[in-house]
This record gives sequence, C-alpha cells and structure tokens, in this order.
Amino acid sequence: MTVSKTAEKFSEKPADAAKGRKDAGEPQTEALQLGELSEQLGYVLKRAQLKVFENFLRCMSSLQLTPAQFSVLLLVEKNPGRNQTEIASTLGILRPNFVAMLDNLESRDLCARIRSTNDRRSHILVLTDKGKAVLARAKKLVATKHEARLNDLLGQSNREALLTMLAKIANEF
Amino acid sequence: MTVSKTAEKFSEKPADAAKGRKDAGEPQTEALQLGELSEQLGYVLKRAQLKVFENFLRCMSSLQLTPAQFSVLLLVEKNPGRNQTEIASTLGILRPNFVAMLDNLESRDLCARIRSTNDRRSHILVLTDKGKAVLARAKKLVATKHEARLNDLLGQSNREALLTMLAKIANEF
DNA sequence: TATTGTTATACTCTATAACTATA
DNA sequence: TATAGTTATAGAGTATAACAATA
Repeated sequence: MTVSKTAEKFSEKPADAAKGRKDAGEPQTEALQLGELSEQLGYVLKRAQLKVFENFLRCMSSLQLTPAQFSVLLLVEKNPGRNQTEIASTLGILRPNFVAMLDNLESRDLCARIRSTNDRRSHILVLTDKGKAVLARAKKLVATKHEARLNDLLGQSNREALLTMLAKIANEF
Repeated sequence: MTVSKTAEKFSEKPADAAKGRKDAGEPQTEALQLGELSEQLGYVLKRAQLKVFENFLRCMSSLQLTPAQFSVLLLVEKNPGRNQTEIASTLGILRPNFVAMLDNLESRDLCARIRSTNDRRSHILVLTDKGKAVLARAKKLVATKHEARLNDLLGQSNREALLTMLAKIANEF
C-alpha cells in the first residue's frame, strides 16, 4: 500500500542530537547552537513546511489523502471540464508524473477521466459522487483539525498575515 | 556532475496552464480558478519554499552550494568538535544519508572528518581553511543577493514577523 | 507539424535494516 | 550489549525523451 506508507514518512525530528548520550564520563552533552541557521528564511521555511505536511497527513489519515491529492481534488471540483494538462500545470505537476497520480485517484473512484468530444486527445477530469463526498469530508477535517490548530498557534490575524506574505513570495519572488 | 544538475531542477512553473493553447476556434482559454487552494497554508507554504530554494540555488551557483550543504557548513562552523550523528540529527538528516553528503563536501575540501581520540568510533567534523573561506563568501552572497531580495519584497519588519511565525510552526506545531 | 496522454527512465530525497569497529 | 559510521536498498518526488493517437 502506497499511501499509508506516506503517513509514516516524516519521522526524523531535528534538535534531538543530545538524546542518546552515555552521560558516564564527562557529561559534555550540550545542545548544538543553531546560530545563523535560525535566521535563514529558507531553512525555517522548509522546517515549517515539513511540520505542516506532517500534521496534514495525520489529520487526513482516515481519508488517506496526501496534500498533493487534496489539491488535485480541490482544483478539479473548482474547475470541472478541464483536461489533465491544465490541472497538472496549474499545480506545478509535470504531465508524465500526473498519470500515476490520476490512476490512483481513479482506482479509488474519487475522480474520472472522460474522453473529450471536441478534442479526442484530451481527458476531461471530473469528480465522482464519491469524490465529491470524500472531498467534503476532507475539507471539514482540514478546517476543524488542521487549520484550526494553526489558528490556535498563531492567532487568526497572524495566520492571515502569514498567508499573505507566503503568497507574495510564491507569486513574486 | 551532480550539483550543477540541481540548479536546473525547479523549472516547472504553476499557473501557466493557459499558455500553449490554439486560440483558433472559441478562445475559451481561461485561467483556472485556484479557489480554496490559495487559502490552504500547506499549499502556499510549499510553493513559497520552492521559490526560495530556487532563488537560493541561483544566488549560490558560483559556489555550487545547495541549501542543505550550506546548512551543514554553517552548523559545523558554529559547533566545532561535534560528530556526524550530532550534526546530522540537528539538521533532521538521517545518519545514513549524511554519509554521501559529507563525502561530497570532503572531496571538495570544504570540511574534514577527524577520528576522535576519546571515542575512536566518532568522526569529529571541522571546516577546512577552504571551507571557512567558501562559507564566508556564501554568507555574503546569501545576505546581499538572497535575503536582501526578500527584504525588498516584504520589508524588513514583515520579513522578521514571517521568520518568527515560521519558527513557531517549526518548533511548536 | 503540433499537442495530449502515456511509457520508460533517471536522479534526488528520504527511510530502514544490517554490517564493522569500537566501546 | 550498545553506539558511530557505513553500506545496501527501497520508496517517494521530480525531471526529460520519445511514442501512439489525434489535431
């Protein structure tokens, strides 16, 4: 099984270097200094992203949806009638890599490929009824478990400010 | 060549779906709606992280340092005399995966493994003179090209607020 | 000739088990 | 017995080239 493995993936936690020490002789077991590293935006950004994805996977474990799969379902729901190239490209997924992803979602009866009548090369993407139901449940889980926890941690206004700045980086950097 | 390839890696840009369309018949070529996706912190976080790493690689192309390699050099400089397990663990790198990374840095004469006299199982890590010089140049490039551009985009105080919130997520989420 | 979906393939990252040499 | 470094390996994620069907 491929998806359940994913949920176990982010196990290696940082800053645990000083744990498994034999404090027999001289207990020189001091935590390392991060120094300038904690000021590097890229470093902190990556760490935060891993934490957020890790929490997302935990919240979604009952539905077995990864962040990437969730984003595909959201985008197909919002843009019915688009083909694989359009959906994949919008998400920054390369067309060849999108095939296996769709195979997975389609095999679970969450979405379907429909040969376009206008252009018989294209596969139009739609959510199945089950796909719509699962996505609805996923949205609720994300809102009540995942995003809610972020609100608790940062506060509503800070969370919005964070989103604004990240979007600015993603779009203009 | 392994490192130069890395600099070419982040080519797939999102939201370009509507480019290669044949606007002959009905130009129904409309950009897709991101919808709720643009409110998902995980999605925006990931996109921003990719952009920041991409820019980092460009700024560092003359030194051929990846974000991960830069973080190792920074941490070894700040914590001389620590062994591989401690450095790797602090960075969230698994010990087996750290071996090839160190092989690379050592083959480029940027750092060195020294067998510890206290515990002959351990390899103490230190920067070579060349490693110190390269790191100094890397810091300057990061400050003047990379972080400076983030300051231009966000403003100094916003950039600090962003860093604070991301650190909070990385440490407490 | 160009584009859509697809296959094959390769490279990087990340993860686990097991070996060796030391302790 | 346990730990540090290492090897081997496997799985995701991401990248490119090329093919068949269709335009």
